Amino acid sequence: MPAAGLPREARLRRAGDFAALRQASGRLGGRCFSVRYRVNDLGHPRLGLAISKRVSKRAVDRNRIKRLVRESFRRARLELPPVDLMVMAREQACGLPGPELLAELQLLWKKLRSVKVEATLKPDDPTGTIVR
RNA sequence: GGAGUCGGCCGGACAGUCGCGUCGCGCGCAAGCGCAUCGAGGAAAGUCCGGGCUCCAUAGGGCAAGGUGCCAGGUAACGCCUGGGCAGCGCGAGCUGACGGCCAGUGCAACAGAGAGCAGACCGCCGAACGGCACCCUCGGGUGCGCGUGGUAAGGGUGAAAGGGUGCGGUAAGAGCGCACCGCGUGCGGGGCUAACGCCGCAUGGCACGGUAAACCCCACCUGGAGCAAGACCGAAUAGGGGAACGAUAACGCGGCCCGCGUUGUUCCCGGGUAGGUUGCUGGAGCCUGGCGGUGACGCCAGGCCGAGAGGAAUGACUGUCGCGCCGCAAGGCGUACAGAACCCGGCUUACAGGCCGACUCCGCCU
RNA sequence: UGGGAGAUCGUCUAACGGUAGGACAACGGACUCUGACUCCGUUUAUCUAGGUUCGAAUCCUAGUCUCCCAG
Repeated sequence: MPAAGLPREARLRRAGDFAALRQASGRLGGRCFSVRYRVNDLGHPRLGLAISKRVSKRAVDRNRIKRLVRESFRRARLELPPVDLMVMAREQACGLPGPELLAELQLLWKKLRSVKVEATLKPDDPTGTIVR
């Protein structure tokens, strides 16, 4: 059984990576989250989180959201295209129970996959890589 | 049985699957893999105080600025804690209190009120003293009026606050004017942890010394500044700096020209330092148990233990069983607080479902 | 994470410890055939809870919220 682990390489860890995502990337929106994505050349997806204090003032709530997103990403990781992701939470995500948030994330991963398929068909798409 | 006060403690438990971080061991050139270990709190929070630690500054002392403020003790230190005093609240157990000094100085008190600071007389009360008017008379004076100069602060009234209280005497009316008691001030002695205090005793003073210092201020004591994004080490790419050697006597600029000076070349060396990395980073004023000293905070001694260390930031997700609370006849359903470490400690403050233990107080009933 | 400021009508702002004032806005009225302008009037506030004081927007303490700085 292939372990759906979440090693450190699957995380965004540089300020530069986040800045690049802010500069040139595609975006997707949900009710509680918005995602920015950008193709990388590592062969696997990487996750970054941005949960601001606007979402909730309490650190407990913010940590809970982060952990839920990580858990969902961990499970979906092997089926995702090789992109850098930044998941940002909205204020509405604060009060919702865990299963609902997980369901919405599932939906987002699904969308991401289909968008990525389109992008591979058109290499000149602006959401594509400009690494080189 | 009911109501309440104080102190201390817990704040879900167990099992399974997947996942994450740290430490250790083994394998591997390495990337990594495998096995094991540990992995949020009583407030981790607010950042309101106090320390450790690090860097910078610094002879000593004073000033300024800020803080603290009954007394004694505890402590590394504190604005914290303990004990005591005083004041207020409560039937009580107890609780609360920035609680030094307005006889060093300066200021403030709107409105009301006669008067608000070494006070004052509006309504009153009085008619003793001086004057006035009226009457009587034995011509010395007497009586009356309350008109003027006055006396007074009992009573009324204003105000947050009006210069001891009650009673008796006293008086024209009154007043510590005198006296008794109470209160207050001062001094001495005793008590009290050499204290705060004013508990006791004695002597003495007729008696304010009004309020406000979380008003300026005075007195006593304390404080150098920044903060782990402190600080230390390693250190690319690119750009730039310093030095040496070589080469050229070349080109350009300064200069009328030569010498000279500056820039341009190659090689080598050097330090500063950005991204980034490593470290600081968790064994400590530590925890548990027992003994001893102390009213207590706390201290001393002995034995045992190691209990998070991330870095775009781990401690999560799902499932089952059992607790606990609420709803329901039942099956069952719903809920299970406040809240998440970021250098580390000591406090304070604030948030918190529910529950446990101990000590004590008041009321009712029974024996 | 650390450091530092502030909070007054719906909005922008004043106020030695002594009745919280002004402008804009809102509402009502007057003027007008109607509207605008103008004039008159009315309503509305000291972030919260304690304390000091006779008296607190002001002084003190605690809390809540907002903003700024340090990468």
